[in-house]
Amino acid sequence: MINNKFGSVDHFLSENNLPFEDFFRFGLSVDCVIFGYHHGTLKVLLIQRGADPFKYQWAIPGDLVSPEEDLDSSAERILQHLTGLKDIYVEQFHTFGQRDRHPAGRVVTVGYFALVESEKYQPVASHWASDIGWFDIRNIPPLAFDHDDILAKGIEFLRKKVRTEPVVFNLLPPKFTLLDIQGLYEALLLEKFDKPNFRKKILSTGVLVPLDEVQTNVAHRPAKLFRFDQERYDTLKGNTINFEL
Amino acid sequence: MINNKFGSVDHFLSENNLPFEDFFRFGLSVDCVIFGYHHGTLKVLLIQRGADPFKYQWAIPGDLVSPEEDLDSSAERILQHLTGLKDIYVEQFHTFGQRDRHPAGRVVTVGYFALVESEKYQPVASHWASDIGWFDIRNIPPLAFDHDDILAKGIEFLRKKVRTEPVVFNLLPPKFTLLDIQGLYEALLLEKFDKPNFRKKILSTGVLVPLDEVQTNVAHRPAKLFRFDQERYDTLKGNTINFEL
DNA sequence: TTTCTTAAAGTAAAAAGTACTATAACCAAA
DNA sequence: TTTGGTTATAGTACTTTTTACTTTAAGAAA
Repeated sequence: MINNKFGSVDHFLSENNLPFEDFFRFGLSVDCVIFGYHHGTLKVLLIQRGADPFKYQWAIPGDLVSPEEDLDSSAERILQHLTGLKDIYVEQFHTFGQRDRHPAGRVVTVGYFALVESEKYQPVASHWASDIGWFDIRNIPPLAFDHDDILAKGIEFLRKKVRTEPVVFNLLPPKFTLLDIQGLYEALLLEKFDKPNFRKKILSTGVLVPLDEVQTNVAHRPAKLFRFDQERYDTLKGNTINFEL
Repeated sequence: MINNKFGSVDHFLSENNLPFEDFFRFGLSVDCVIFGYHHGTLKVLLIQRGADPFKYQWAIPGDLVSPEEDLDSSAERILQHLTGLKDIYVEQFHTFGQRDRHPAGRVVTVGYFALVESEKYQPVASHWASDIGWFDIRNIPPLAFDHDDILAKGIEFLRKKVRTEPVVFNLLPPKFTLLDIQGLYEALLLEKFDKPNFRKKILSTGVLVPLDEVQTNVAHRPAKLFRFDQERYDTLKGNTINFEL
């Protein structure tokens, strides 16, 4: 136990001879793995770095956390700044703190993932990134820093998440067909499903409501449109719905 | 983009007028939610603080991360120091970064959880904590800082984890009965299971091997002992075993 | 030997999952 | 207007899994 200008903080590191101030020299950043779904492929939003280190290399968008902001607020700020969208689905998934992960010093980064309805948003390069774009998750270029690890963990996390919670609907427009959902599941889990059985399963969860609308401008029988019923899900939550396929 | 003694780091906070150094004044800590299973109840290891703030209040054991160590190493160090045990099951689950969570300044904490075979270990109070002990998860005292949140999230995480991965065996001795596992599941998930069906389900996962041994010193027919087969699990991993009950 | 507790196997009905087939709706080109 | 191609959607037969029980028997202790 040490008492000084930082107040008193437990730690049993007092044994080693680092000055106490050195324990308060961490940099903290937030990186956001942003997912979007486009015509049957699941994509991630990446930026191309405009300066060293890793100049011109692709990276997961992120920023330093300000000493004055909460961690979650920081993630929201980055997303807002990057996409201009509000009320995006965001969730923290893992923190990366390898000693040597950042050449500029000791920077620990907290990984968040976000799900955006990509129709709503076309990315534009801005002053802090030379380029920006969507990449198919099956074809990602080498990334800066330890961002390969971060991305891999983010995808892994989403794949697990999808089994127990209805998060996929955040990637779709408010009205969608059953085949849209199936395509999204197939793009994410990289496997094919039987159509009749898929629709039975997904309808049996009871959280989809059919609308009195069908597709338009299609060269075949138009599919019925559905929407996700959040309230229905909240009431059913107790009896663990299984979204596993 | 800013270049200075910290090297160059992306950030679009340059708009506000905080000196850049202020972005490198975070403290980082690790808190470990340590689970143990004792005679039908699931317990958590807590320490009683020996000094202000929150003097004499119970808390989740943790420590500041040294500038020279990796995040994961820090968690291992704390566990080693606290329990004297090596090769404990440890995993990161969430990072807590509310601006005002620590009165001593801006300290962000990374939550880890650990599973220990509690037979092996009886806690002893040491110089840095006035007391230490196991608490039933159904009866936890008010905790220091935001540790109530951390504990709640840790328990939640374990409950989810248990559905898809065979982590419970880390809480049991190497040889155990089927009823031991059932008791553990019941203590964790707070529900009762039908015995014959439970054993069918747990055996159907194929990762338990029966031993040629039975219980001793029991006042009834002794149960057969089993062990968890890690290798078998690794080979079956591909075909997602379901540990859901 | 009897009694008590618990392990462990069995069983029958219901539910869920799987792999299909069949039908009907719709568009577009002939 | 007809016809062919495509896709939504319903249905069906079969297998497997789950669920809620009952039964049997193995040990320990009185």
